[in-house]
Order: sequence, then C-alpha cells, then structure tokens
Amino acid sequence: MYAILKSFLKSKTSIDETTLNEICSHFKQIKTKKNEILLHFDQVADRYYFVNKGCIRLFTITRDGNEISRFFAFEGSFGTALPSFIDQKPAEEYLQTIENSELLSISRTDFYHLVATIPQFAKIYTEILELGFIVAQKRIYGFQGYDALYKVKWTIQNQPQLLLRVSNKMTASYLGISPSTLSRIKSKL
Amino acid sequence: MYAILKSFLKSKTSIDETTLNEICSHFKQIKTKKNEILLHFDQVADRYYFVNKGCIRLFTITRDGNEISRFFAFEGSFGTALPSFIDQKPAEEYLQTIENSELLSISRTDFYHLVATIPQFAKIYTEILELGFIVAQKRIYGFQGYDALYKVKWTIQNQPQLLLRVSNKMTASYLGISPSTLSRIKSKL
DNA sequence: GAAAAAGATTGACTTAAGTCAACGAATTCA
DNA sequence: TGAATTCGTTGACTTAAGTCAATCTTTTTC
Repeated sequence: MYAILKSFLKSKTSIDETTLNEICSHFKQIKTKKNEILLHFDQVADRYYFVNKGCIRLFTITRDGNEISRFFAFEGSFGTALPSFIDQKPAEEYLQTIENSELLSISRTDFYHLVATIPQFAKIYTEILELGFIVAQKRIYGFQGYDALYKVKWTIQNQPQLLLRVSNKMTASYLGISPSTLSRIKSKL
Repeated sequence: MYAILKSFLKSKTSIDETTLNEICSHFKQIKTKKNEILLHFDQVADRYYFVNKGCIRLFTITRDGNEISRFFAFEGSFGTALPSFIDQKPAEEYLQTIENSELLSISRTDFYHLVATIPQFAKIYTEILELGFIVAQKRIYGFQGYDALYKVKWTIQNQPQLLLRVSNKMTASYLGISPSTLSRIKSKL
C-alpha cells in the first residue's frame, strides 16, 4: 500500500525505515471513482493526495461554462489545489479523479506537522515545490509564442501519458486549443 | 543598503537582528547598467539576486531570433534563473537588468548554506518557492483560453508596474502577443 | 446488450491576431 | 545637441485557429 510512496520518498532524500513508516502512518488510503470530485470550486483544500493508481485532474470552469484543465497527476506523484492548500483560500478550481483511482491522502495539519518535525520531509516538500515550479515554468515557456502543432509535439515529448490516457477534450483544454484543432493536428501526425 | 532586504525577511518570518545580519552579510551589493546581461543563455546560474532598485528581466531567444520575456523582478523581490540555479544546468535563458539597478547578490553556495543552517531562512526559501509557484500558476491560468484584450486587462490589474515601466516590446513578448496587437489594444483602452 | 449520452472527427465559414511596411516619436550616445 | 538607431503606432493584407453543425464512434447505464 505504501510501496510507491516509500520509493518516491527514498528517491528524494536518504531516510531510514522508521521515519518512512512514521510519515506513511499519516496517509490514509481512499478509493475513488472515475469523474469523482475531490474538491469543489468554493472549498478550501485541506488534504494532499499521492496517486497510487489512476489520475487526478485539476480544472476550472470559465464564465462561459467551459472546462479548462490545469494539471494532471499520474501514479507516483502528488496532487492538490496547492495555492488553496498553502494559503487556505477557496480553491477556485476543482480536483477530480478522471479514472478509478487509489489515493493516499494526508491532512494539511499532519502534512505541515511532518514538514515542521521531520527535516527530511521538509526537504522533500522543498523539492516538490522546486519541481512544481520548474514544471510550471517549462509549461509556460515551452508553449510561449508557439503554435498548436508545436504544443502538441511538445506534449508528446514531455508528457506522453497525457495523449494516451486523457480524453481529447481535456487535453485540448489543457493545451489551450479547441478539441477540433487537436483532432485535426493528430490526424496530420 | 540592507534595509529593504531586512524588511522583506522580517515580513516572512519572525527573526532576530543577529540572524538578520548574519544572512545579510552574505549579500554583496552590485550596481548594473540598463540592458546589462547578468547571465547568458549557456551559463549556469550561481547567484541569486535581490532587487534594491531597478528591475531584472528573464528572457530567452527563440529559433527565429525573437526575444521572449519570461519574468520581471522589481524592487523588493528576488530573481534568478531558478531552474538553472536549482539543478545547475545551463540556464537556456538570459538575466538582464532593464534599468540602471542596485542588486544584492548571494552565491549559490552561501544561499544553500543559509538554507541548511538557519531554519528561518529555510522557511523563507520555502515561501519564495510557494509564492513563485502560485504566481506561475496564476500566470498560466489567468491567461488560459482568454484573448489578448483580457490578458492586457489582467496584467493591468495584477502587475500594473509592467505596463508602466517596461517597454511595449518586452511587455508584448511577456504576454505572448505582438507589439502591434498590444499597441492597438492600448489605444482602445 | 440496446438505448442514450458523451466524445471524436470533419467540413464550411468566421474572426482574432500576426506579418509587413511606412511613418513618426522617443532614446541613445558620440 | 544632433545624427542614428530603436521603439511605437497604424493601415492593408494574410493566416492560424475558433465556431458551429453534421456525422460517426465510443462509452455509459439501465
């Protein structure tokens, strides 16, 4: 149950089994259905999720009622509405599992308690933030000034899972293009 | 010389004067000219800058020779090519002061030494990352799916300094629109 | 397993924004 | 301070991508 999480933690820093178990003991396993909403637009995020199986999607809905996908977390990564989790303001986005999923979930209180008391966990959190920052940057800069074809090619190179596991509609809204455009591009490549 | 930096640090965490001085002692002041390059595309970032006066711009150049602005740091904020600073890989971007500037500069070694030895500084670094992450997210999501007019309005609301202090050309490339389009939009509002 | 719903594809048309070029305004620096 | 260069604005034209709708396909659900 904690195997993937433990190997994730070990990959980030050197850490003994006792500490690993202490960390894992605060994570509860939950199973969710495809399309289940974990967090609503107006809610404040108070749990951090680690994906054991399945996929979490972060998305929002624009004024005109269109879904915009923001982020996908697959097996072996953490996901939550981080700005809300950090600042305890309404998320202004939804968290959803887009496949039947098995998640490990930790409360915000426990999470920050671990950050405060276990230096290795603090280090891991820093690395999660650093990585999140770098990924966000790459996403902005990888796309900036390029056309739809380039964005799709970039995604195939950098996040191949997306095209394989996520619907056209969700992928298109993630890339900031219309489903028709994505469909046309895929047919030419 | 360290007044702005100290008040920045104090705003982030409670910290005594001795520790503040210890932190500040690792920052050296440098003065730079308008358009001076602090870091080249192929270099590895090994300094973190705090802007006392002026403005740092992060930008890159595309295959077809166009500058794309990525980030602007004004007075009272930190700026560097963070992915390179973190991972010690070539920056693939330039750092430049776009005004005559006064910067406080710390080496990567000293920076991570402070992170490792002064818990308050580690906390501040975490908050810088959290904030950077949130800002990056807002930038992606504030723009996603919206047209040029909306992007300009968003920028006026969220980063009013940009329109006032940065040239049209740089602002346009930051927003991912052409200078002509930015010019046309500004004339209509 | 059939009916219904949701998603994907494709074509015809529209539109927002880009390009290119010309000109005027503003900076730069010798 | 004046020549030179860069920057901003505007107009005419082009184009990439969006919209809308029809059709086809896949996935749900009862």
